[in-house]
Amino acid sequence: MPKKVDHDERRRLIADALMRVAAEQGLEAVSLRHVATAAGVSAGMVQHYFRTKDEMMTFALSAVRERSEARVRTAVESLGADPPPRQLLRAMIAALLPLGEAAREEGRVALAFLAYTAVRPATAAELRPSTAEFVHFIASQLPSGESREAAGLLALMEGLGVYVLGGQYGPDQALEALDAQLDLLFDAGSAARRTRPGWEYRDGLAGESSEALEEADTAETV
Amino acid sequence: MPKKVDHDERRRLIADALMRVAAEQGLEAVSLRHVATAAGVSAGMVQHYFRTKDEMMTFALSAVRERSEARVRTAVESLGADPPPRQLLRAMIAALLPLGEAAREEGRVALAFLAYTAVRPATAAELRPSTAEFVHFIASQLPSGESREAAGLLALMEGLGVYVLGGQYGPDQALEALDAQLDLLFDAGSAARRTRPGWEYRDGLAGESSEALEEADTAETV
DNA sequence: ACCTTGGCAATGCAGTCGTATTGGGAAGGT
DNA sequence: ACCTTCCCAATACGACTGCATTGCCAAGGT
Repeated sequence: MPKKVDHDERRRLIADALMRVAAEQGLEAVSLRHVATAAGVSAGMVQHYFRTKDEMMTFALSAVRERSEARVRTAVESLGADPPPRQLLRAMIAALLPLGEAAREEGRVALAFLAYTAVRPATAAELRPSTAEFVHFIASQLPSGESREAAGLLALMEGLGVYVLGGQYGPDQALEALDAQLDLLFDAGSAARRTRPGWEYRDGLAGESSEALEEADTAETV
Repeated sequence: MPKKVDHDERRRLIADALMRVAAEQGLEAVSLRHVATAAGVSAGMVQHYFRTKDEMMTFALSAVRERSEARVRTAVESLGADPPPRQLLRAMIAALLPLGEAAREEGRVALAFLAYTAVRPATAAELRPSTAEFVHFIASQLPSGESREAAGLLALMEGLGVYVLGGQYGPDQALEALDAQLDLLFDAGSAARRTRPGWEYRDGLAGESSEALEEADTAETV
């Protein structure tokens, strides 16, 4: 064997560059040569590690998903053992929202891939089971245990992410909407708390945890 | 004046073809020549009505938005005067979900444009005020009147649309999640209804209105 | 010392892209 | 009848695309 090069490390390096290009200019701007220059390597090297562009795209797609999972995992681990369901869900969902700048970039890439897979049903089918698992898990954490509510919460997260990326919602608005939803799901019986005049929700967790998330995000970038 | 040709009609014809191409193969496959052949015209004619590709894209984007608004408008008009808020919101949101095949195609295009505008902040900024208006309107229809809940409902709709397009949720599941959310927003005080043992939600509106929407959708296609 | 093998750069190729340019034909105004 | 003005098709151009091919270099195995 001649040289020793970590194959997967190179592929991740290239996928990183791809995500940078996609985050700035969209997936349409992703070409072998663009990615190569963004990665600081030659176009031939990209071809060496990905025999076809499609192979590169598929790898990058899975890389995006792995990043999201890692993001959730670290968010959950920072909660300690056996966190209350509401805090757990909030942390997981907030970790998936594009709140910081780094998460925003990843979100743009994820959104691009969302449209990408929408016209490639075969690729989209692979992501399906993990969504179903997630819905099931969310349902297990809800007081009602209903998967309809879990599916709704997950959809709300996705929509918040989309709107934050589009600039329609600010990060704080997204967190407020999330907390309002968790209020509905966890305190539906006692409506008094939400309707008590003069009560302001933002005195609660929303503000401070927004900043905390921002910190975590930038820390990750460094 | 030589010939008489309805300028805007031609542009809509071309935009229609563009949407067909984008729905089947994504926005990346949208080129002047592809759109031209899909529209059954020459590439030169496309250039005649859109001096640049960007102009064509911008026009198509606004055409997509107009279709969505029209979809909502007809759905609302079919409700008669002064409908109950819950029915009104349900009809509007259901009209925006990609439940039928035609709406699905339009949804794919809308999703593609979502990713498209995500890397073109200037274009995205134009869509912002209408979203804010929509949130405000939704809030006015909610019992709580809270815009946080309205923003959440709108985000839930967007997320449901994305997941239906991706095949993660079926149309019926999306409607169930929507109705569950409306339950939360409109009946939060009386949790008894949702927790009464043996009660099955699907006996309600969800099933039959799914079919009704499908009919309306195919009817529009014809 | 030779030779195989993997890492990598460079080049070539056929095709497509967006756009500019050209030109002909058809329809009115004068 | 001429001429202007618009509709539209065709073509040319340079840039770029994904991919295949080629060749050099370095690092082990034998």
